[in-house]
Amino acid sequence: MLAHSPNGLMIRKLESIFPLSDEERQVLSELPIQVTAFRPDQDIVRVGDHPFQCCLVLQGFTCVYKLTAEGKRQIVAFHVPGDIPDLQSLHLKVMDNSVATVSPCTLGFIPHETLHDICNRYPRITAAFWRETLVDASIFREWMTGIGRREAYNRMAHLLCELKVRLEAVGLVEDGTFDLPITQAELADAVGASTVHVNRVLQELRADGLIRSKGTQVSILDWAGLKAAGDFDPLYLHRRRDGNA
Amino acid sequence: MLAHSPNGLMIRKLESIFPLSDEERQVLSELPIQVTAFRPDQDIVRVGDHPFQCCLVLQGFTCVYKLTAEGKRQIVAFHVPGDIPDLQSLHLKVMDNSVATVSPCTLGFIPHETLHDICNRYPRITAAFWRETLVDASIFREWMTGIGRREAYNRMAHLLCELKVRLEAVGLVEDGTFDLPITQAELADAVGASTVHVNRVLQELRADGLIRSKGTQVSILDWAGLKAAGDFDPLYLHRRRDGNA
DNA sequence: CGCTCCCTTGATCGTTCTCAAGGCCCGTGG
DNA sequence: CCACGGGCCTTGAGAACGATCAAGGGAGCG
Repeated sequence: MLAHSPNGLMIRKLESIFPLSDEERQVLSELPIQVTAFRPDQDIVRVGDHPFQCCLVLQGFTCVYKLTAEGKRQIVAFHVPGDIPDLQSLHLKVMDNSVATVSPCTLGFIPHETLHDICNRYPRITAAFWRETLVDASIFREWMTGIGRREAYNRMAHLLCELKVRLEAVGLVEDGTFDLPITQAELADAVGASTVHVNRVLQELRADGLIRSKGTQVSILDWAGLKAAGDFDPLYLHRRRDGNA
Repeated sequence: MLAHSPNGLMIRKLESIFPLSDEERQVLSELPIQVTAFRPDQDIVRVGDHPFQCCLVLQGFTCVYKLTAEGKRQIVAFHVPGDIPDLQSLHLKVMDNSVATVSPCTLGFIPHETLHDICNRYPRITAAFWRETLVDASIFREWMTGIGRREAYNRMAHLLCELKVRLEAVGLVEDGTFDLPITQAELADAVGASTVHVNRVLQELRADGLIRSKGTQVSILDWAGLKAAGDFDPLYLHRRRDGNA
């Protein structure tokens, strides 16, 4: 399996939540993917757009965000290599959110037509993509309960737990350490807090011995403690290895 | 079209977001649906369950909720007649949230097996159900940005706008008036606020001449004003009539 | 070497929570 | 018919989490 090719990455990610047959892997590995590099903070698609293709993250982090009338931003999701941030656009023709790069990114683009075609011929691939959008929705639910009912300290811990688990699925964590090229302002937009408060919360997490950070590298020092602080149960990520079918 | 039959209601709701052919309508109208009555505040499925069927709301309101370790509840969605609150369970075998009745309800149940069978034979019905789950996800995104970035007053206005539009799609609004059998405590769990604060916010909305309420009946007195207060743009509901494909 | 972006810190303000209690409506039972 | 009880709504007051405002410091880059 070409884990370093765009297709191999996508397959690896899909397989972390859905079992694929050899034939299905083969079909997916032959999908034409057009690769493009992006700088940080570039919009990929915007609210109101009618995309004709989906975007696969190959390197870097992207985010899905919405703006309020007052101009405040809420990041509703981060996406890491292997993810498809706008997979929904396959069936929702108008974007109700924007997608942007957070760090420098390499992105792959796949035309809707190609995806529709492959879905028509391989119902189980339809199911795999559908399932991927359902896991995204599950993450939305989890974030929402965090923002609505947990304090900022716990939300931040939760976010770090989630990113660690998701990055692990694509081999981007070593010894509890991973690269997190996300500014505190962006973390703030994600957890629904102010930049200042996020800064203080991160200091607390460090002071409590849960994490350490050096530049954009984050190390989890106390996984059990961080999970407890974040009230984190990976069930909602619906990974196959957690006993989810 | 039997708009009063369980199947007719489901079809009407689906058609508000997805165009169906005569044949597809026919197939859906023949789905066997087992109808059961529920009292208020009854769990229909719980976190950790492995459901073998999906639940269609026929009468009343249901909610999807999650609990934090501290026992706080976040309602992440309300569902009204025509909706399928646990459609996700078709592809996510373990429930990551619970579903409960809010008011007295009539619910219809459809085995997963039946749904999978129909999806295999009618790819466009697959697409319709997939799309329904995508619209649910879009609503999660919108709620999340509200909870994260809007104040309680605006969130409450937004929620009322959304319910009005969704109830309209199934013919449950007359002259801007609809039945809202949801307690203030439940509204609080949905907008991520305390019961006390929701009470005050509702008083403000009434004082501002935006709504009126009598018992469980809510009347929208100033639709434009309520939309403005809620920063409400129905785009995210992806109804066909809003120019969404 | 200076600019810009990001992180950090201090102080004040405010939305919202929590605690506590009183009132209303309505169904139940005597 | 009326007393009782239990939800649910309402109100008040104090506390807290977190926002906002303001400013300084560090690191990378041209």
